[in-house]
Amino acid sequence: MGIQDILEKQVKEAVKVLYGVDVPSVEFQPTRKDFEGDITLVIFPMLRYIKGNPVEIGDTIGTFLVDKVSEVSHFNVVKGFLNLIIHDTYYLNFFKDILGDTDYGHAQATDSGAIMVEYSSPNTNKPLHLGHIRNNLLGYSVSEILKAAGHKVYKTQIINDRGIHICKSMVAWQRFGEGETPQSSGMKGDHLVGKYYVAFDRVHKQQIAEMVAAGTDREKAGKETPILCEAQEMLRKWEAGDAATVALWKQMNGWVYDGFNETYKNLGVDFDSLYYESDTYLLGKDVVADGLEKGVFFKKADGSVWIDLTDEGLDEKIVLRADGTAVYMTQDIGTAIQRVKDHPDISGMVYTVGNEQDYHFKVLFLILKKLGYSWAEKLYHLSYGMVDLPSGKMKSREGTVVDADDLMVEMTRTAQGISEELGKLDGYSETEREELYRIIGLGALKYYILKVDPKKRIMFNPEESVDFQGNTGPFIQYTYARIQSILRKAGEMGDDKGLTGRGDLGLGAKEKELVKKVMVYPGTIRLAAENYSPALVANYVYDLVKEFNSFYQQVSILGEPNTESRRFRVVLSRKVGEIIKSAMALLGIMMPERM
RNA sequence: GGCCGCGUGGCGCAACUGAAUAGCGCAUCUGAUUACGGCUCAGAAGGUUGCAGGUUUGAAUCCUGCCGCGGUCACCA
Repeated sequence: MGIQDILEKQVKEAVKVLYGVDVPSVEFQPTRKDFEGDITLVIFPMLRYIKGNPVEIGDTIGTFLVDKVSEVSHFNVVKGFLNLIIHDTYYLNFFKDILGDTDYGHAQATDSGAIMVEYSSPNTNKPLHLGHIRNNLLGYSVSEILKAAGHKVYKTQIINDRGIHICKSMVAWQRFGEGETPQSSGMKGDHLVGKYYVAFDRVHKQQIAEMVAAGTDREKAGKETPILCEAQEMLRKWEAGDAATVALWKQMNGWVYDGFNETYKNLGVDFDSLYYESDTYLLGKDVVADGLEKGVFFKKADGSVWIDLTDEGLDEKIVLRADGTAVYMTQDIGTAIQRVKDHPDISGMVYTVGNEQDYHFKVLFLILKKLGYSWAEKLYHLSYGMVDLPSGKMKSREGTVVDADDLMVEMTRTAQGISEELGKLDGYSETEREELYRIIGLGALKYYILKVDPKKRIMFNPEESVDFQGNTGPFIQYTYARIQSILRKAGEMGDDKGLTGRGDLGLGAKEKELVKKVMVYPGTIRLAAENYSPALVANYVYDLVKEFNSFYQQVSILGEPNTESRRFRVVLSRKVGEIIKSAMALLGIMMPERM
């Protein structure tokens, strides 16, 4: 039971005994640095139930608490704030309790059902770019946070592997590829296919120009170029199951998947299961038929099926075309239901998709609710803002995208440059160094993106790239590495064995602040999970690290003459290091032993 | 135009979802360290939280109206 729970109970008791009323809730906050105290009871909300002067009420309750609650040492009242000072022994006991808990901060697994998290979900005709990186990092991190909060998680993605856009790459490769493969060209598969997608676009534009010059209307030309007709013909063949077309499609998609997998591996993300649009694009039609019968949907004169959401302040939305074919929404309805069929323990789903689809998901969730699925209440659109460049939006056609693979390499090289200046890597082999540069470079990138609230837009400047000082990944990694350095030395001194006594010594101011930060780690994870927000974890680690650096600067750890005191500081440092590593792992960021 | 999101020192971000004098980093200025890793620490300066009202004992936070930026209003995905 945390100190706040204890106090909440006691404050309610105090109010009942002293004033004869029940207060439904009690509000606490950490005491601000400018005042003495550990935790503060805010009196103001109680004035609703207790008439009187807040200062007097604070005094009365404070006296009661000191008397009744052994953890409370003394108090002071400032305006409507009752600042409570907690005994050092409470913190020391708490710290001893959690010291051996290697899983500290993680909640016990609950059986409240699994959550499926969808993220990444790329097209198979273009390599991944910076926008996907934000998506992947968010999806992966939220998955890890949900796990840490005690949920079972399935990570998945839907791969957009069919449609006219895929056929464009196929046509271009057939026409101009001359049998080029990733092996023959030495190109990553996704980049190779992307190259032909771009080639298609170029030829298409050229043909439009030719047709316009020959007198065709521009708009008409855009829809009827020979190469586009060829792609459309290929799509028809694909849908008809033409063997040669399907074989080519499989081959080229295979290249892309190999390329994607390499990127995912480098980025450090993974998936438990995959859904392919080629398998799911026909799903959902029967559900629509079903919903039509139930009266959730209605049919228009031309035979198309719609849902009327005007009562909800939204519009009418189509769910099935007049010719009976599925639209995007149809598929998403079907896919959601399919996922629950595949994983019957699912109780909720998270969709990591950019905020340009806010409306789509609002409608999707509403439809699933109206169809009566119990899990529809627990669907969440993890919506995030675009990543912009100084030059504006990323546009693949204008070649202004930041390629994911290139960016990771750049970040690694930047980290190398900085590391080499510092030169703390004696005895590291070439491969060890390379791995370290990756850890630092990717750590910088990931932290930079994840520390920002998901719904905000991010401006990414590739030139200035990412800072390595201040509130950054490498700053945290550096602190971690320094702790490890202390622990190595402490090990030689035999001081990392654990606590001996310490009970009588009390806690130094910096030690106490540090323990208090350690204390709120589990609550931070819970909050981050509730809000689907890695940023909360990032901010927490940063706070913890700053507190540690302040402690580190203020007191001597290994130089402390008193054995018990020294050991306590070593063990405290070790625990802080463990938490840094654990929390950063929730962001998908690794910690180096040295750097 | 309708709907959705965002607007916080020069720049980049926080603020436990309504509480104390709005925090932090970068940049600027000043200082600390014979010590465990100086990618550290302490301090200074910098704000009418886009504007105007309203609710409240109390508003960056909630409500209304403007202004600005972005997104979205496809039988595309």
